[in-house]
Amino acid sequence: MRGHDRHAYDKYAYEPFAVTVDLAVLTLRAGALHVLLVERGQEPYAGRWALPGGFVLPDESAETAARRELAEETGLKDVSGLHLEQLRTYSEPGRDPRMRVVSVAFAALLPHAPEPTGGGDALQARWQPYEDVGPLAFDHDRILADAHDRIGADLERTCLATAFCPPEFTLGELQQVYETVWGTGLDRPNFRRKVLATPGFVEPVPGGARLTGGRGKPAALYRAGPATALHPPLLRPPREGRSA
Amino acid sequence: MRGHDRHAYDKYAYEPFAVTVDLAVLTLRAGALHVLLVERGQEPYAGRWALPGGFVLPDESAETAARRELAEETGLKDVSGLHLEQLRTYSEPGRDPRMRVVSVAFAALLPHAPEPTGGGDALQARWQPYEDVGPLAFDHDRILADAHDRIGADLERTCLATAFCPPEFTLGELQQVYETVWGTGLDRPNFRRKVLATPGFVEPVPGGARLTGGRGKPAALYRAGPATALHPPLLRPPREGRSA
DNA sequence: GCAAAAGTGTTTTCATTACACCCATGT
DNA sequence: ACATGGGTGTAATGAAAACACTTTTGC
Repeated sequence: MRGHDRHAYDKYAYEPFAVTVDLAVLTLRAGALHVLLVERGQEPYAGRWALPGGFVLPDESAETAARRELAEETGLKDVSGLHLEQLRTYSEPGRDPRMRVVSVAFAALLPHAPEPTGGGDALQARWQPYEDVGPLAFDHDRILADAHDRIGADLERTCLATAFCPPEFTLGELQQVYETVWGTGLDRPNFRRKVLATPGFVEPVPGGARLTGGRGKPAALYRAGPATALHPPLLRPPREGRSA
Repeated sequence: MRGHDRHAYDKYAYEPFAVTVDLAVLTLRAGALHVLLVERGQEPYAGRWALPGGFVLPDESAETAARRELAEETGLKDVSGLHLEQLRTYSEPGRDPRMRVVSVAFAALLPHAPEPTGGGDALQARWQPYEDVGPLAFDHDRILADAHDRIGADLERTCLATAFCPPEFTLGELQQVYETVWGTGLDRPNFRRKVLATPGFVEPVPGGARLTGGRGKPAALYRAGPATALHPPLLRPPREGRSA
């Protein structure tokens, strides 16, 4: 067998690889970032919480498998419009103690958070505040951290933030997305100007105005616009100490 | 079999997946971006050019496999310091007409370009100017385009550019990296200031000065500094037409 | 001297910041 | 009335762009 050429390979010569997807499903609930977790029912890591995921079937791409799993775990009917982003692939030998598993990780962003169906094969499923996520099964802590990093970076230069919002939203809600994911406060007037100055980021809903939960002036409603990238980027305030 | 839980899975129940790595190996030669390609010797796509790559062995991570393949294809002795970046994973059924292949793609950046060894199993291997790359085998055109996009974006906010440079380099050489990958011209004075203003991006080599090829004033030499990220980013000039 | 490439300085332009302030609603 | 959140205005700061200019080398 020659290592380079895939067509000299005997596909049954080696122990097969299993290919799975793992999902970091993120949403905002009550102003805090939450993650969808499932409780494992079997060894290894029985009783531990883990990211939802499952096997890629023989006729599926990883993206298709991820979307299928997402629908199964959340119970959402239409999962086709949701933002799904491939993060990276985790392939260390020994990730799973019983066989060779290569996992393609995805991040999914949900606007509102339906309670997970819970049914299916996991013991239970639930939303957990990102801050409270304890040690997860396998290397899922790392996957989750990578997902958080990636989403935070994406907010700076893409229109991704609207994926956390319902179809119509206020600028205050959009700002909360940024503040929650980044863990920083932003100046409202400046945020507003920046967003409105980016063509195609949001577009106003003509008649719309929504009460923001009782108190305060009703806010104007916006929809996600056609743009996907932010130029120039919306940089998060430096935490102190520049570069690396 | 339940789709969710990987431990209910019979690893021999399905046709196995093969896991490979594909490498987009990029370098600068004579001021132009070049890609390492190999010519395929077997069907499918016999005689077509393709990205180098190969199977992930049972005890390897994808990263390890990529580094091994890189060493084999380039003939470099020490490949441990080179920048290798995981791009994404390509998993569409039908990528490879004969079996199910999931491929983890990497981009590799080389400072100088040794002629590829050519030996091994491919018919031949060579550096090809990025602009002249014709239709490649499999979905490698797309992988290569994704690699180029990613590297271009990385230059904006990481210190990656030094990975294209030898251990000691001039600011003119560093600027050429940006100009070549982005395909734009940059203002030298401004580029210089920006780089020097970013702490840890480059550090001067005390005694060094190199002739830039005969003509012109000898340039000061720099080394890559400890920083990995650029804050604030070094944005490429907008091509005309913003956002979208 | 001239071309070529490195390096310095300066002005203008633009984006971002940091505020102060007004508006509309519920209690 | 006043607390609460939405929305507007504006002056000050800082970074980036544009461009003129000096320096040092090979020919």
